[in-house]
Amino acid sequence: MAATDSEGDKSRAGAQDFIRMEVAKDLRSGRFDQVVTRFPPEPNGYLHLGHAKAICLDFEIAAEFGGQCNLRFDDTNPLREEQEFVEAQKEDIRWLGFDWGEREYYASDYFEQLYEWAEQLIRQGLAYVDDQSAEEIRVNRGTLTDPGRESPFRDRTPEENLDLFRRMRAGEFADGTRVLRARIDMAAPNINMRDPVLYRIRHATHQRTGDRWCIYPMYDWAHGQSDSLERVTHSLCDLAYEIHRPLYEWFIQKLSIFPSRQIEFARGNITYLVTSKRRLRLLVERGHVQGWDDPRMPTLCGLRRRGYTPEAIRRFWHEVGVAKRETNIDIAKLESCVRDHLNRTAPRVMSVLKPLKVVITNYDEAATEELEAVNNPEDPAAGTRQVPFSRTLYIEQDDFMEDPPKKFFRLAPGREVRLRYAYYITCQDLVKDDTGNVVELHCTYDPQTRGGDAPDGRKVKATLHWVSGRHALRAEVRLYDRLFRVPEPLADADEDAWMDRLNPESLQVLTDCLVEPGLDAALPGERYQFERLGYFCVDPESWTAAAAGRLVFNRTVTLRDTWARLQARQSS
RNA sequence: AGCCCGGUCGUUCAAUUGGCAGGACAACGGAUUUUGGUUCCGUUUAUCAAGGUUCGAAUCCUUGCCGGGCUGCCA
Repeated sequence: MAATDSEGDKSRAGAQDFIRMEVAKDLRSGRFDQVVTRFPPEPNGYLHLGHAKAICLDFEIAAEFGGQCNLRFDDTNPLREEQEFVEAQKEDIRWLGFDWGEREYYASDYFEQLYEWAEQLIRQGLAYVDDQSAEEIRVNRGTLTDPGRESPFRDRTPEENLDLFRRMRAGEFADGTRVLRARIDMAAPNINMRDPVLYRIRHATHQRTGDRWCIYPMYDWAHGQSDSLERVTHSLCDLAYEIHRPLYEWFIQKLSIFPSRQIEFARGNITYLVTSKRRLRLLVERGHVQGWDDPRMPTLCGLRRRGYTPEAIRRFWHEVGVAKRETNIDIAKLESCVRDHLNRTAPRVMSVLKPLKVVITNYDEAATEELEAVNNPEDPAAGTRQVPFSRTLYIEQDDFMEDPPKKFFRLAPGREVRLRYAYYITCQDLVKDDTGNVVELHCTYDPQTRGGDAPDGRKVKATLHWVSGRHALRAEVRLYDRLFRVPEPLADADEDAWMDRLNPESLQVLTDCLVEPGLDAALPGERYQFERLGYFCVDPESWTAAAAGRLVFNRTVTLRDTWARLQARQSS
């Protein structure tokens, strides 16, 4: 039912996180005889990497214990939620590799049952209608150090409460004039227990129940009871809800309903990223990114467009694990996971991002030949392909230096290198423009080295990727980098400072790239390794007018680059 | 301030629940390599502090220190 990535991951063999241990213990002790989990998104935004952690946990734990995971939309606030988000979220969860079967539920499906339970609480003297204003309720709730004050309406009789509550439902009262509150303890040190609000009046049309209701349940009242109704055994959630657990359990006890167990875990923050719906929305609204699916966004749709694979994301969270302490995971871990998966699966092609013209002076002007290239050295089954070679080629500008420093192994005047799958070439001459930039190289090739090996056994220190000028396809390549300049954009500053820490170079668009001709059939979403450069994914805008009819590639992640690291070390 | 939660290599998760502190990522060195990729080998680095219990403590107890969360009719 659900995808798992445990195979091949020997690192965590035998290791158990605290949640799995608790689940196993509950099964052993007989507290539960099966495992049911749920993923409960509110349909008011796009799912991101942080949600992916919860999704993986909920679905994988259920699968591991032979149970099931429900998808339940927490649609209790008609003012913020929209049906379009439901569809987007379902698509993202499916893409991640999980299947909830027929178990697609909505908190709004339980509104009637919730209402009946509320009446039950009222009859038990455990809930009351409060006529105080929102402001009065806030003031009377007390503070972190001072107990709250009881509402003057707290001791209404069950009969009076029932009457008022029914009239609330019937629409007799205006928004904000009354609420239903649980009657617990206004002096409780846990503020959540100071008579929490259960229902508020909202004359608003709900995306699923229409105008049937004008009172809507609050999170605490709807969520736990929905868990219970679905006989969810383990309700996994963010640490933020830890302080709500006493209330979660209070409802279960007072209502004598199925005792779901809430277990909290720490969210996983990732360096150079922000994952909060509110902040992501700001990035979109203020135009710092081009939309929710901008490849720089940590949303699942953004990552998908960037070229991340579901396997890599699942593997990432699996390797990171889960605990109760707040974490800040190095984004290098995420990048390592995509590289690992793409290394095994992505076909290799040659692409020149910043072309430098190379003329092979001793190669026949009219000739073209086909050379055999390996599609994926990690996967022999991927086979080979033919790549055209001719007198005029292009190589990467970065692969030539007129005056190379010590450890630079690539092409330079007088030096011989190999063109991948082709020939050894030697740089004989160079042409500069008026401003002194090298714009063209004149090289000779050694016909004996066809395919890339010299019969005399001589070695070269570098192998360069290249394309044939006559055959190559023009393409646009979008180079993405980290969205923020600093590892912790939210660290110790005022509330809005994070936006000043955006990386101005997180997107670099290259429109004069050249790719080998075999890519003329590439489809949006396909992922390739551009040899020696990185992993790239075909963007949906490919071939469209917006892209001048060209292919568009998004860079998912660079290859590990020890040369770049060397350079960085030397310059610092 | 009151309440709750948490502190293990640079990062993250472990340690058969009281028995040799280990893995992954990162970093560094080396080998292999027609990708300065991959792969392989190796190296460096950690139990917040002080007491206590114990033959033995990352684990249990006490105190302290540090970090995070909580005062929506949001979820």
